[in-house]
Amino acid sequence: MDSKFDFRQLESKLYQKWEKSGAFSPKIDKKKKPFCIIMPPPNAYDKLHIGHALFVTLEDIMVRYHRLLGEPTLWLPGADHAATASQIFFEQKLRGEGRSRHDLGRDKFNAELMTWMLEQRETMEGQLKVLGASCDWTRKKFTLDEDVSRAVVYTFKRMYEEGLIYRGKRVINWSPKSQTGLSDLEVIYQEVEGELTLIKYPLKGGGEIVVATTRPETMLGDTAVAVNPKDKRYKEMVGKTVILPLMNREIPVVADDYVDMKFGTGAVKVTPAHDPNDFEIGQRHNLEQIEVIGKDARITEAGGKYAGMKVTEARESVAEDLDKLGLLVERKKFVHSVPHSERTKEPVEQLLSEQWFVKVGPLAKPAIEAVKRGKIKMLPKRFEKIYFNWMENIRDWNISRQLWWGHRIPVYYLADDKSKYTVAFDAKVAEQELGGKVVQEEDTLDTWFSSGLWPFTTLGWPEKSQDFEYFYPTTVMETGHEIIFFWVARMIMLGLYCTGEIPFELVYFNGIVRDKENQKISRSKGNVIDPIEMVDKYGADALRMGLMMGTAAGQDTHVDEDKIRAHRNFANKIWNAARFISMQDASPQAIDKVDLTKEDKAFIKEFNGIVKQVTKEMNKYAIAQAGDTLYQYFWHQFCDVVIENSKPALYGDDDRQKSSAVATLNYILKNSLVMLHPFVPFVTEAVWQELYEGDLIVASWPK
RNA sequence: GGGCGCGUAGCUCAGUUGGUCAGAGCAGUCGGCUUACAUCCGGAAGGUCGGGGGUUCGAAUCCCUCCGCGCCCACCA
Repeated sequence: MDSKFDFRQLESKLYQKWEKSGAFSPKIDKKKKPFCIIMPPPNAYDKLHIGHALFVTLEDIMVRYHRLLGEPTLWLPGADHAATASQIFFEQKLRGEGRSRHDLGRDKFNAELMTWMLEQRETMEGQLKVLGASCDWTRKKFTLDEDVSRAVVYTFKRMYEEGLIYRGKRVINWSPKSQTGLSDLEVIYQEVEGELTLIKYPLKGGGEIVVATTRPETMLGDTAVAVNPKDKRYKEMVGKTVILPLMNREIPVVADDYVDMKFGTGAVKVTPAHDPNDFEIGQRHNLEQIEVIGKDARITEAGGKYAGMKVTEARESVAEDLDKLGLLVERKKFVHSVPHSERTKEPVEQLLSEQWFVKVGPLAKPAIEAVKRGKIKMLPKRFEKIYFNWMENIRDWNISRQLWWGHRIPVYYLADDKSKYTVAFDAKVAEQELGGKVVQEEDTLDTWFSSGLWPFTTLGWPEKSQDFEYFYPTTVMETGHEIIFFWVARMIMLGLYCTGEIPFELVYFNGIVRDKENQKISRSKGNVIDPIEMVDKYGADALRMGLMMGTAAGQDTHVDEDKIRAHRNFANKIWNAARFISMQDASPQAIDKVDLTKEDKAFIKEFNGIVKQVTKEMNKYAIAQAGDTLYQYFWHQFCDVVIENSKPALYGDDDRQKSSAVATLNYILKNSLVMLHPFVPFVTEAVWQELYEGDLIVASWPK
């Protein structure tokens, strides 16, 4: 053995050996309870970043631990088609080549994107291997695989038939830049210094009513003014008619509880086509919906002389015109929060659109119950509160995306009469059902719809496959807390709905990886640490330890190169301890076959205590704690004390002492390697191959 | 507006149900190329555990309050 652990030479060889040996693929044994993690699929086209490296490390530790316990262990890897991000990215790529998706058309665009994405996926998968991920590549899945897509259609169809999916015209969030609707979760609110404009609306027959708005241009689409029914100031005006300035439209004054008497003037202009709350007021009072803002964020024909203006231009123009008419009471600075697209960062428009929705209420109830009754646990527990808070106030979920890339909504319309439609697996079936030529819905599904089915579509559901029967419900879902609503909540709802069972027993939330200065790692900040570069420099074991140490479920964590380097030293320490022990000529015997010295007995007793402690910590998913226990013990007790203490015996002539020492050192080393293996799989396996029989990856956890 | 979390050595953080809990890594300091490892070994230094109050025989650990940070959800014109 060399005096240094040569990770560059050994890591990739060991990985290949593991993969070839079949150690990653579990054998189904009905007598044993399996352990299963479905990997949160990284974007197929994305290079792995440091956050991926953290989750891979944590999951791999869990998986290797359970494999060593002898449980049939499945870690199923996957790749995500990441609808919105991919389409935006690929369109940009095309633009760079002087092309656009419209040149290609839908089918060709998707075909090219698919080819490119499958290529990229190999890079991503190669990086998972570099990190040591012991996942079962024979079972890998892609979110656009044919069987997965079929399961998506199957689910959509069933939900539609049971009234859980409906089509409706609602005010939705619209991203003008990417030309698609967004779910509420894809919208972030940003504080913006704007203006609050007070406008006089003249009453027919004399008088006036003053309304306040941050968006004067939407008045073009006003179809009412609303006041609170309890508001004495306006009691007389309810039921009267207002002349909408600039448009000269007669609109009613209605009374509605939604209006807050204490805010502004207590009177609200109502624009049912461009505000979700106004939409609901409109429903209650039967108001007309006039769409004055188009999908291009410009004023429509319905906006009269303002047609064609950008909303921002119209805002000024309307205010000016009102001022000329003497109807502008005041414009004052006003800080308010404005909805923006999370992805493109531009302000979103709220406008009326026909979309497909999931009726979430009936799905949420059992999903709340499952967590309340402890069938699904979350780590840390505080996320259960966050989950309840959201689930109890959940609103219907817009699942239509106006994108080409993704699962196309399986709805077919009769070409001659689009009011007739059906949900079907393909056009032929739909044609038979509707008795005529059909066209498919243009929209695709929100990525999170298919992602919500991931824990079981990956296992072959809805077919009654062996994997599904055996591994489902899965054991652990390990993911980031930032997607608890996007993903975790949806998997629980859809899992219970589709399979009648929980999708997983435990949700383990990892934290966000930050840099030394506690900043989020992001490309724009230029503080990215490339995990693959770190592996190159210090080895995968060092990166894994550096990332994992000091983390706790739900807690953000820090990385810096120093920390990684420190653990490269640890990997080397393991290597050298083993090297020292391998240099002793006596052939090791089992500890129960040797007359142990009193001291060695004490060392073994102490070590058995460590085994108990680490096992307990691992079972609690206190992973970093277990890692720390092992680190401290191995370095500062085993190396600094036990080994040092053995030297006089090893170099002396007393055979009894010598064999006692050799047996003790080997016993502790061997079992330490097993326990350390989930954390630092490469160096431990490399050592094992030097000293012992078989493969460490399938050894047995000490008792 | 509602909810959640954090504040422990210079830095990054561990401290599970209150009693070897005052710790680790890195940085730093002093001394060592000792035949497993200088990617190492040994020694010393370093914190009134954010402030204040309370419960207790005893609190970094439980309760209250204040200060300072951060996150999530909803969105009020």
